[in-house]
Amino acid sequence: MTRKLRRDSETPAPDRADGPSRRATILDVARAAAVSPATVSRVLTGRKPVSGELSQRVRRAASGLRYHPNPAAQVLLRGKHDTIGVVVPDLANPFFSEVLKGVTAGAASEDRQVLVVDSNEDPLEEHRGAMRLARWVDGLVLCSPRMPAALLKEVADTGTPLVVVNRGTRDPRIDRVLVDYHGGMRDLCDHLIALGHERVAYLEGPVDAWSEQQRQRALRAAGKRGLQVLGIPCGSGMADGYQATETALETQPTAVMAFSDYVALGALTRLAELGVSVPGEISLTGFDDIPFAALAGPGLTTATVRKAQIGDLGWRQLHERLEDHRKPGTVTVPSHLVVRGTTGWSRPSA
Amino acid sequence: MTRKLRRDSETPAPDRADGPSRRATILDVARAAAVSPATVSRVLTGRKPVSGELSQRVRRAASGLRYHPNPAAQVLLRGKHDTIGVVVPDLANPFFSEVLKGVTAGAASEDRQVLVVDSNEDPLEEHRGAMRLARWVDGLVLCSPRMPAALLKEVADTGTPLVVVNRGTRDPRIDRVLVDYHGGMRDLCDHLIALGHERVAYLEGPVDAWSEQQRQRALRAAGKRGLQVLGIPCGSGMADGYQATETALETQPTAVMAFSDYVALGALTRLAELGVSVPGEISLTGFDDIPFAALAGPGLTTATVRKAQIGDLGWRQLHERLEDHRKPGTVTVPSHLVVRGTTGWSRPSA
DNA sequence: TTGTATGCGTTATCAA
DNA sequence: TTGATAACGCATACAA
Repeated sequence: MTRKLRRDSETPAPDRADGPSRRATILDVARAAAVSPATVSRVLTGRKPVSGELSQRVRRAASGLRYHPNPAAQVLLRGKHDTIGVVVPDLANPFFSEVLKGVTAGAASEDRQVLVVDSNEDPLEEHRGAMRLARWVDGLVLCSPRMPAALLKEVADTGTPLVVVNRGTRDPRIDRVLVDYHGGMRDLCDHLIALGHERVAYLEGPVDAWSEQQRQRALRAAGKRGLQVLGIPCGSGMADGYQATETALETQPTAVMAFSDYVALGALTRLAELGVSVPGEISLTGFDDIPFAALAGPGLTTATVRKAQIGDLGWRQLHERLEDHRKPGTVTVPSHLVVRGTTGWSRPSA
Repeated sequence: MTRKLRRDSETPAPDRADGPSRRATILDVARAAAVSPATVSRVLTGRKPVSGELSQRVRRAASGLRYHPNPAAQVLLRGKHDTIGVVVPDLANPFFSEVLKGVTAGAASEDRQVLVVDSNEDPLEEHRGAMRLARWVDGLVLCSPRMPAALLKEVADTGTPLVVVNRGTRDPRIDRVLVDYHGGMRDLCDHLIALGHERVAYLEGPVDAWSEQQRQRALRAAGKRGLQVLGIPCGSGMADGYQATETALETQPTAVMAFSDYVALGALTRLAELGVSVPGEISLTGFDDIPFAALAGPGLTTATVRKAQIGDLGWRQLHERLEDHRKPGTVTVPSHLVVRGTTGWSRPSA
């Protein structure tokens, strides 16, 4: 026994008063235009030829019924989502929100949509979010993922094309967009060395972050050039920078280098509270050059990097991979030293 | 003549070498577990009773094949997307990225996903984005939408449940989350009045923004209390604040009030460049209390508002509406004066 | 408790 | 050029 289709119901309830009237389907349009659903589809997709006569009727009926195709049905049929996913550690961090802005701008320009997940700096949440998103999207951009390599592999194993931002990996299936943290940190260190600094405290970022490893690599290299660097466990938030600052001062440095501008701004707040003059007593550096770095009191010395470009490149790698089946590769974004007011000549207080 | 199903193909290509092996479907699992697809579905959804025996087999097969149900098929069948949409004017503006963070946090806590659109402050783009998203989501949160009422109505007409943040509307189908801009601006004005200010320039936000109208209402009221306010066309970006500042100074005010902190930080930059001392020669106020407001040089006097809470409330209204079919309503978020360093006694320079 | 069959809304294939 | 129909992958009503 065949169940009746709802639309074949004997009580059609024509134009029900105000109810949440069911969305029009292609069959409604077909009926209204007195053509077959296939013809409606052909008119609307515009791929196959249809006579002007019918085309008119269909268009009229479609707009009259406010018809728009059901994306879920299209996705099911075509296997394409027209959607990409982005996972970021913290949307409140201007670095990531600007990267995200870059991705969305690119995606929107090609009529793609963006699903976003904020992992709250939690590697497991990051992995869960990525795995869940993988079923909903054509491709995934993972920003500064902190998850272990094994979990990253698991994400890649879903078969969803993957772009990682600021994460090294040998997996040949994964595209990479990397910032030159090593070069940026080297320049910052040399800048401090030139100012006579010999002993600096470094507010460390998340240990799992690839970019953190790059920075530390540069710091070790600077050690050989005469800069003594003391690592202070910190984190990637403003609050982390705020809290780690006092510990950093206990090491009697003449300068504090922060993982990022976001962290540095937290540190700057604490330094002001403690009555430590910057750069009089202590110099301070950040990284990323977020828009507010320039405004902070003396203006933060940092390494600038084009954040929206990072997002745009992430989108482009994904797009080219999806459309042209290009092989994954790596693109590197440069960073440049920006000297502002938080760095000055070393004046050891001891 | 019936086309053969791909999975009934006579050349099954069992475990094809390395290719992008087709994702497992429920049928694959059913076959592997030697049960019917219905049973697989029952086990995985957990709604209907299944014997422990089969349940085991199914689970094993499913995880062995790394099976996850195809969301598109579920959406098509259930008519639910488990996804909501968020439209913001500018992701680079910390106010909006924090509101977005609030929404995503709420949505994630209930296993929903978030599609995000950045309209770049363009009302038409905003409308287009919302209309496109409407087909993909269960509900929509529009943050500070600037689109005309007619277009907003058009979005509501799609039938997609709608929450607007910081936008008034009489449409009874739309939920509202509103910040008390009027109260916040009143407090800021009174603060300036108490400091002896009589003539201030106001850097106006987007004319289409509801929140801008609320602010201007408060400014007019302050006019009756003796504060002369001169409107300076500006905008909602940092660059807008930067550029409008010089014009504002030409009106010889003793204080500048900005549409938002974001704008105020731009103004502060320009004031510093022009060598105008704050608050010595000019006092400055913002609105929102973004995290960087406290750090800017003297520390920005502003009205604070809980941004993540706004997002959370937006999510909750949507959620309750979707789950409990509650009627739309309005919730108002308070704002509180925060006096920092950018406001001081009026010292007319003229 | 389990299996069979059907439809969600769309597009592609085939026949006319 | 158009129309009928079969899939896409899943969850449910129904039969067993």
